[in-house]
Parts: sequence; structure tokens; C-alpha cells
Amino acid sequence: MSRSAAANACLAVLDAAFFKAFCDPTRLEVVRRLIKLGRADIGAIAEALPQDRSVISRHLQILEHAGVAVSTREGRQVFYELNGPVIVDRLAAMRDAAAPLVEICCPGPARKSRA
Amino acid sequence: MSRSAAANACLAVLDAAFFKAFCDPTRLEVVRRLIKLGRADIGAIAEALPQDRSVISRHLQILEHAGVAVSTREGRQVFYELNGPVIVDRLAAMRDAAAPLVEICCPGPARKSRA
DNA sequence: GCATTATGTGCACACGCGCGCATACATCAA
DNA sequence: TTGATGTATGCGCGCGTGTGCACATAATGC
Repeated sequence: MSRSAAANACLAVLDAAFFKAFCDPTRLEVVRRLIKLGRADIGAIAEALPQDRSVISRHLQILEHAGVAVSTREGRQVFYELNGPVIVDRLAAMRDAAAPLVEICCPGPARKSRA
Repeated sequence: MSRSAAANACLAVLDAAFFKAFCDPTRLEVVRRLIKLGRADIGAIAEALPQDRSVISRHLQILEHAGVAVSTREGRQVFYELNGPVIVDRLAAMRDAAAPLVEICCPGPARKSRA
């Protein structure tokens, strides 16, 4: 594989929306709560967080809109859950795209060979 | 591996600084330029970007501070380069931490049967 | 019907941050 | 030295957005 081909493959998987979902500290805490709790309603997610429930609700909407979380309504509560497969696939795709680029072209600062 | 153990492993690799490095659109463009150009000085990186050179310079500093880029001074120019190994390792660590959590506990909403 | 619980939303505020400009600093050439 | 080039930084502006409050909406229980 050529360097430009590897570079293009790497460019293709770079998604700003995915990163924006995790770049806010509070939103990352929400993600952490979802990891700990698994499937949970907004009240349970917001319980240990200092922000208002409405704020957590908005963050969850953002996460869902980014494709990293899904919601299911049950009666008057809304349960949220991380979309594990999607997250893993995204991470794997980025890693698989970046790996060959590092191998064949960008020895980088901490690389020894490359005579 | 238990669910909580997998969850803790997943929490450990969640790094806000890493995501913040890629969440800004302009900064992502800088990363794209670095992927295309490989090692390059600030002038070359900022050449095709609409923002001012000083802005690109600041973004590169942010990327370096986040550990995803490195700079080397040569005379009066500063060459930047993505820290490929670090990026790949981070992505791999996140994927490897999230994968078992998805497998053993969070089948998720739409489990697609794939390897 | 009314009350309670759970969540969504309009609104205004404040903080952060990306941005460009001007300028200072560093390096090289003549 | 002086001038030119490349980069960093101080400053202010403007927009995006996270935040909380109050209220609206929906669903359950009485």
C-alpha cells in the first residue's frame, strides 16, 4: 500500500462529530456513568453528577445524535445506553487506518529503523 | 473478566485531552494536513488553510501538548509531525478496553453478529 | 378529575475559545 | 550591523455552547 493511499484511508475515518461527543468534560462524565451503570434512566445517570438534570438530558441527546448512545422509552422514563458496537467499530477503524500509515511512512520521533 | 473490571479498564483509557485535540474542526484540518504532508513546517501546514499562521501555530502547540504531535526546531523553522505510535496505541487501548465490555455485558440495542 | 413523577424545552447568562491583528522574539543572509 | 524570514505571544473581539432556572409536556397513581 502506498503512503498516499494509507493517508487517504486515514482521512476517511476522521470524524469530528465522534470526537466532539467525548471532548466535553461533563459529557465524558456522562459516558463514564453509562459505562458504570450500563443501561439506566436519566435520573440515575444524573444522580451523582453536579449538573442539573436538564443538562444531563441534553448531553445524552448529543451523545445519541453522535451515534454513540441509544435511548429507549419505557413509560415516563427514558433509558440510555452506550452503543458499544458502534464505538468499538469506530475505534477499530481509526486504529486500522492509522497503523499502516505509521508503519510504512511516518517513522515518527520514537522510531529506530528506517535506515 | 467481570463486568465491573471491564468497566474500570474502559474508564482508565478515557482521556479528555486526547479527544479535545481532535474535536475542533480547524484542528482536525491541521491533523489532515499533517497526514498528507508528513513532517512539515508551520508555513507549509498553514499554506492551504484559511486561518492565520498564528492560529495554526497555536493549534499545533495544542496538538503537541496533547501528545499527538511533536515538534523539532531546525534553524528558524519548526517542523511538526504526528506522533503516530502514540495515536495508534491510544486508539488500540481504547478499543481493547471497550471490546470486552461490549462482549460480556452490553449487548446493546442492535447487536450485529460480526467477528 | 387532580397530584406526582420523569423528561424535554425556551430562555438568558456567563464562560471558554477560536480567530485575526499587531508586535516581539529568534535565526539566517548580506 | 541591518534587513528579511519564520515563529511565538499579548490583546481584544465575537461566536459557540455549557449551564441553570422556570415552565411545558407526558405518563402513572390516587
